[in-house]
Amino acid sequence: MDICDVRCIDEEKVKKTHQSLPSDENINRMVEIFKALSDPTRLKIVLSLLNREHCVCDIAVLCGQSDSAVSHQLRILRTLKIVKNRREGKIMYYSINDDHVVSLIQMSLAHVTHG
Amino acid sequence: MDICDVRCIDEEKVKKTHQSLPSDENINRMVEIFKALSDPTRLKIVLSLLNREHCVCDIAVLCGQSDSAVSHQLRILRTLKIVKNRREGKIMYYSINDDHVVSLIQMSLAHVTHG
DNA sequence: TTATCATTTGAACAAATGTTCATATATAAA
DNA sequence: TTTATATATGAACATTTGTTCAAATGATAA
Repeated sequence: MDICDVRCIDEEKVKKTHQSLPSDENINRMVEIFKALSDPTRLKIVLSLLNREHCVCDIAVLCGQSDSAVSHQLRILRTLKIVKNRREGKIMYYSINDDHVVSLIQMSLAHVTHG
Repeated sequence: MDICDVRCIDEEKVKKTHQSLPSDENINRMVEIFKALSDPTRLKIVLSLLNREHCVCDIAVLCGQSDSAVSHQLRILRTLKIVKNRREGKIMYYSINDDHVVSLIQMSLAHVTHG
């Protein structure tokens, strides 16, 4: 951080806070997780997979979206390793691949439901 | 949910999952929280305010953004009751207003840093 | 009052995003 | 092989989003 030629009200506080900040790399990783959950369709997909695996067209029914739209979103979630898939014949089953995301969701759910 | 005239591979599983889903209203509330944290500038703002309050221009320095850009983002965070502000003369100090968001962030931070 | 500082706001623009549609795989059954 | 089913993919489109810039507040000091 370069605060030399920049207006800065409380330089000491800024320095301390700056030291406490995660690296940009880690901030970006956090952003990716939050971004993944910040779309209604994707969040509903993850919520749907919280307890059990589902195939793509059942997820589409649960989300009220087309198979194609869901498939696009599943690819995003797959890329982020939030979900994984296994094939059984013609059917592709998706399930949660990241326990931590489950915790995040349960915490935010608790927040909006009671408190 | 209307699954009458829709293809549905495993109707029983879909029904169970459907019952376990939060209401659309609560899903949207969760989305709003995640969306708020899914932008690098906003996340950095919230991270900067995790331990202490800061004024707008110090937050701008910490985020490497213009005062104006930060002010716009602060308004979004304020509307969502994630941050609050207090005036001291010409200076406006912002701080965290939602303990639960702190928990969410700490959890995601733990996830990206170790494991 | 005037001048200056800290912040806010509105409009405009560029960039990112999600869905749709059409098409392409992949697998199974006929 | 041909046909049908389940899913995936690419391009296009509309919408949303974040930043910039200029101008407007609100507050203090001269």
